[in-house]
Amino acid sequence: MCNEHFQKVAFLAKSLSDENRLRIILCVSNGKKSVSGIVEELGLSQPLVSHHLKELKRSLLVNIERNGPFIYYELVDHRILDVVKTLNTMATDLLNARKTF
Amino acid sequence: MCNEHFQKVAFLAKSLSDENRLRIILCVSNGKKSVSGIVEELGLSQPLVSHHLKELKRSLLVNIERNGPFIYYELVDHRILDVVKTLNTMATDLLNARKTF
DNA sequence: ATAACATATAAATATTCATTAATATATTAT
DNA sequence: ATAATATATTAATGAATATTTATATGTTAT
Repeated sequence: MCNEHFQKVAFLAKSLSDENRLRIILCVSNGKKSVSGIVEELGLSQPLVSHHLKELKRSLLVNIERNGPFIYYELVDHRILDVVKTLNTMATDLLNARKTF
Repeated sequence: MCNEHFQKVAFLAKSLSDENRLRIILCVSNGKKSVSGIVEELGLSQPLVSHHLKELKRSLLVNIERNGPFIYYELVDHRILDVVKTLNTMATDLLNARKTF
């Protein structure tokens, strides 16, 4: 793995390093969601959701589609869900192992 | 996935969100490495490596073992390498897809 | 054109984080 | 005990980031 790879992986990992962004990723993984839909579903402020969606767009993880006044976001690459799942089980295992010893 | 899960995943992902930390993770994935060994192998400053190792210890990703004046670090859970690999291929694919269209 | 609504952006703030330089702690050998 | 080496910690600094408040932009209907 060369420098370029490390940079790209770190950048993509940064997308997963915030709780609210994770929630948004999961939220847009079940088909297109409008911004207001995400706002309502997650109970976050609209500018905050917009900000995180911009970050996810920067990392190329979401697709954007306009329909009238609504803008729909959708998860592009569902492999990110496998990553989240693996990290989740890993975190649980690591914490359990620590408590055991 | 409940709140607790999001928090844990975000925390673990944060460990992967820095280039130098990724380099250190890869470095300690091939058996125990002393701090000075890592410093030499990666060309990073000693305090910087110590700091990142502390973070990796916080996230329970590394084991510590003392042997005389040396302290050895080793990757605990190699599933993290699968995650890095997936993120790497994903990043490459996403960038390629963007250039294509 | 105006009103109403959806989304984005800007400014401001607080917090986190990576890095460096300097110093402290701990271990080994003399 | 002292010197030398390995590692950790502290303080300082600058950059990045999450969040909020306020405002702007863009779209639709009247």
